[in-house]
This record gives sequence, C-alpha cells and structure tokens, in this order.
Amino acid sequence: MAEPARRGVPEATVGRLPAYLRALTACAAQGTTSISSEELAAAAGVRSAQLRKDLSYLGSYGVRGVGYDVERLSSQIAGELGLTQEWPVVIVGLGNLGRALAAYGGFSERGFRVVALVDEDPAVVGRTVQGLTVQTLTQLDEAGTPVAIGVITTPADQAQDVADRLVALGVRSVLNFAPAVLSVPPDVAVRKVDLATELQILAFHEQRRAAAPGPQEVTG
Amino acid sequence: MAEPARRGVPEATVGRLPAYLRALTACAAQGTTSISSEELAAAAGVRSAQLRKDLSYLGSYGVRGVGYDVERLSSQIAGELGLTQEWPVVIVGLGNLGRALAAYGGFSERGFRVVALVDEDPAVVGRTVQGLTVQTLTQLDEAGTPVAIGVITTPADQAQDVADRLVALGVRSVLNFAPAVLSVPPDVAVRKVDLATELQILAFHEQRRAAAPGPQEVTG
DNA sequence: AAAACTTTGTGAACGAAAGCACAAAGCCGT
DNA sequence: ACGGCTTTGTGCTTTCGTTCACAAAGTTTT
Ligand SMILES: NC(=O)c1ccc[n+]([C@@H]2O[C@H](COP(=O)([O-])OP(=O)(O)OC[C@H]3O[C@@H](n4cnc5c(N)ncnc54)[C@H](O)[C@@H]3O)[C@@H](O)[C@H]2O)c1
Ligand SMILES: NC(=O)c1ccc[n+]([C@@H]2O[C@H](COP(=O)([O-])OP(=O)(O)OC[C@H]3O[C@@H](n4cnc5c(N)ncnc54)[C@H](O)[C@@H]3O)[C@@H](O)[C@H]2O)c1
Repeated sequence: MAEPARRGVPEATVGRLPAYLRALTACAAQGTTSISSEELAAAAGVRSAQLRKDLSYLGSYGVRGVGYDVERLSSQIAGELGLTQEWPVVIVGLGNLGRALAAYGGFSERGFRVVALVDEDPAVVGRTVQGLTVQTLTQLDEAGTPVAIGVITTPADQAQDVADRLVALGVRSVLNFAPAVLSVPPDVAVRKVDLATELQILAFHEQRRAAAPGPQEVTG
Repeated sequence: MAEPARRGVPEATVGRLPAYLRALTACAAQGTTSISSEELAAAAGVRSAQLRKDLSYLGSYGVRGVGYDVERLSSQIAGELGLTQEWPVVIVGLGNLGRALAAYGGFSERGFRVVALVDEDPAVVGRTVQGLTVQTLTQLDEAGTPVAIGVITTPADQAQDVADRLVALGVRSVLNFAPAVLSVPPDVAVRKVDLATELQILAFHEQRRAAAPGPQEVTG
C-alpha cells in the first residue's frame, strides 16, 4: 500500500481527479476528517464503484470498514496532479474573455499563477491589468519568463500562430478557448474549451427531446 | 439513403458534430463546394475513418469517389444539432465571466440568442448590458420569457440554487461554469465547463513528462 | 464500354471505460 | 477472542468508442 502510483492512470480517471480533489477540499473545510467512497462519490457526482476504481490506480489509500482520510487522500491526489508545485501560466489575448480569466481568482487558489498577460493590440500593450503589465509575445520571449501553460483567448484565426509561438517559447501545455483546431508537436498537450460546441450539444438533446416521447437524462 | 437519421447517434459522435460543422462552414466561406473525408477530418482534427463512421450515423451523404457536398452536409449536421431553430439563452450571474459571455458574438452566430441576463446584486440589476436589462430570476419568471438553455456563471455556492430555479422556470438544458456538482431532474441536461479541471489535467501531464523519458502526445 | 482510379460506408477487431458483485480487510461491541 | 458489521479493492462482465481494412459505388480516362 501507499505506493507512489503505478504508471498508467487512465485518461478518464485523470479527468475526474480534480472533481474528487474539490470535493475533498470542501469536506476538509467543513471539518470532516474521514469520508466513505459512497459519500465522496456523491459529492463528486459519480458512482462509488467508479470512485474506488479510480483511486485504486493511485494506490490503496482507504481503510476498509471506515473510508478515506480526507487530508491524506487530498494530498495524494494533489501530488498525482502535480499541484505540489506552482505552474506559471500566460494568458494570450486580453479581450473580453482574457480579461475575465485574468481577473479570476480561481487560478492561484490551487497550483497555478498567472505570470504574464499578452496581447498584440497597441491600445492594450503596456497597460496594467491585475497588477501585470500587458506585453507582446516578443517581449515575453525576450524577458525569458519561464511559462509552463499557455491559455489562448485570441480570435480563432490567430490561435495557430499564437500556439506556434508559445511552443517556440517552451510552452508544452496549451488551453485553447478559440474555436480552432491547433496543430502542435506531439509532445505538446492541448486542451480545448469551446462554448459553441457545448451549446450545440445541448441543442442536440433539446431537439431530440421534442421528438422522443420519454424523458431521459443526458449529462456529460 | 438520405434518411433523417436513425435514432441513436452515439454521444461521442454528437460531441464531434460541432467541429465538423465549423470546418464545413469555413470551407463554404472560402468557396469550396466539395470535400473528401480525408480533408474534412484534417480540418476538424480527427481521423478520416472516425469522421466517416460518425457521418454514417446520420445517413449516407457522400458520393463515392468524390466526397461530400459542403452545403448539403452542413445543413444535414445543422439539422441534426437542432440549429434550424433559434434557442433562447439566459445568462445567470453577470460578473467577470458572465459579462464576457454576454458580450460574446459567438452566440448569435449560430442558432442561439441571449434573451435575458440575470443577477441578484442590486448594483447590477436594472442596468443595461449589451442591450438587455439585467433582471432577477424572479423578474424573469414573472415576465414569462421562454428560455431553453440556462448558462450559470454565478459563484459555486449559488449554482445549485440557480439551477433549481431555472428548472422550475422550465429550462431543461444547463451549461454550468461554476465549479459545483449540480443535481437536477433526470430530464434536464447539464454540461460543465471547468477551467480549474482543465488546468489540473494539463498539470498532470506536465508533471508526468518530467518523470517519464519519451515524449508523448496528450490531447483531449 | 471497359479499365483504372478514387473515396465512401461499414463489418469486424480491438481497446478503453463503466458497472457489478463479492471476497478480503479492517473496525467495534460484547 | 470472536462474531457481526461496514467498506474497500478488484476480477469479471458488459458497454461504449476507435481503428482497421476492404468491398461497393461512384468518377474519369482511354
Ligand atoms: N468572450 C467569450 O465569452 C468567449 C466565449 C467562448 C469563446 N470565446 C473565444 O475566445 C476568443 C476571445 O474572445 P473574446 O470575446 O475575448 O475576443 P476579443 O476580440 O474581445 O479579444 C481578443 C483579444 O486578442 C487580442 N489578439 C488578437 N490577435 C492577437 C495575437 N496574435 N496575439 C496576441 N493577442 C492577440 C486582441 O487584441 C484582443 O484583445 C475568441 O476566439 C472567441 O471565439 C470567447
Ligand atoms: N472569471 C473566470 O474567468 C472564471 C473562469 C472559470 C470559472 N469561473 C467560475 O464562474 C463563476 C463566475 O465567475 P466570475 O469571475 O464571473 O465571478 P463574479 O463574482 O465576478 O460574478 C458572479 C456574479 O454572480 C452574481 N450572483 C451571485 N449570486 C447570484 C444568484 N443567486 N443569482 C444571480 N446572480 C448571482 C453576482 O452578483 C456576480 O455578479 C464562478 O463560479 C467561477 O468559479 C470563472
């Protein structure tokens, strides 16, 4: 037991770890020190069998007949997710969305720090937003600020170019809010958040409901 | 051929249809009238076999030896996604994120219209944002404005309450930006967009790269 | 009109993920 | 010390999703 996690945590499991961590943090905040898979699963919105299987990939951190130690499991998951260190983040594109993200407190809350804000618009470059001076990508490059994660919030037609330049800068993880398919080297991870896609998926189910008789749950 | 799609389009396929539609729209914009599965797949960031299988769930809309008619396939997918009608959307929580979404032009672009903006803060209620007067949920209820899709951008601790009230109002599709697990009736669809989760997944892979020797792609 | 070529549509193989069900493991009360 | 109770961890089954690979169906060329 308590092994440092065998290699090969399934991608689907990784996708749920943040939810578990959040639920555990909430528990800890209200004083709970121990929690069963049933309770934690409910809090995270999954089935208990799935939670246990997910946790089994990280190692055995529960006590049979009792449950999981909230503190212990939290740090285990945080460690697995690489949240023991702080990851420097750059936001590229300070329009409506970029500014909202820059103003968002949720970054620093856990393992992430916005270290730079980037835009190309001369009207924006040089201004101070959230305590950071907006710079160009070129300036960021010259400054040599280490950056691990790049968040792209530029218009879609700029996204590929921005991604290329971020990669050249050493960024190997990209979170893309622009509705564009990014092409990057194989060692760069890209995740996409797309509002239009989400709405269209909802519309699909909304429309299907109109045709089909019986109601049915459609989540995720 | 050209049947109106048998019931049972896999969820994974539905999730990719918006990307296909976007790629097709881009093609149409630049004058392309016909496209092969290979090209369209590249534009959408998937494998051609997957594209063809996905499209096969909607019916046979290609011509062997040639490819797909851009216009025809576009309207087929749009129809499948329920984008032939306009869906009324309400945004609840006009903070940083809510305002960015309200200002976003991408809604109307395709099948969605923001018909109401909601907040509880007396400093915000009554003000005009993007041509709409911000109201409370109670006022929205009294006004009787039909709403199909609710977007939640309130703090997490308000999300469940807002969701309950939206459901009571008749909303059956919810897009939740707050980091909270929502509990809704089985006939209500909920989709979640969670920035912290996305970053943490990136951090996981970032961290793993440090340990593992060979590079590897990690997308989606 | 037939041969050569291109590309679709899909059965079948493969792989990943979810869910079931229960033995094993630990607690607690007596 | 032991029996009963609770809850974990996991092998097995089933379901879902992806990829392969090729016959069928069309176009173009000769
Ligand atoms: N605003 C939203 O709610 C929302 C929602 C979903 C998706 N998106 C997407 O997010 C992106 C940004 O949306 P927005 O509403 O903030 O747009 P916006 O036009 O308000 O902002 C874009 C910003 O990017 C900057 N920019 C442009 N090219 C750049 C470059 N090459 N390098 C650096 N900066 C550059 C612009 O100067 C501008 O400040 C778009 O792709 C949009 O489709 C936005
Ligand atoms: N800002 C971001 O970039 C960002 C990114 C990811 C996630 N989020 C999440 O989105 C949500 C909103 O973020 P934000 O930065 O815009 O927060 P914010 O505090 O700026 O805005 C929240 C708004 O919701 C309103 N509100 C609160 N309770 C309400 C209620 N019961 N009914 C109606 N309105 C209510 C508030 O008056 C406020 O205007 C949060 O849950 C946050 O975690 C934000």
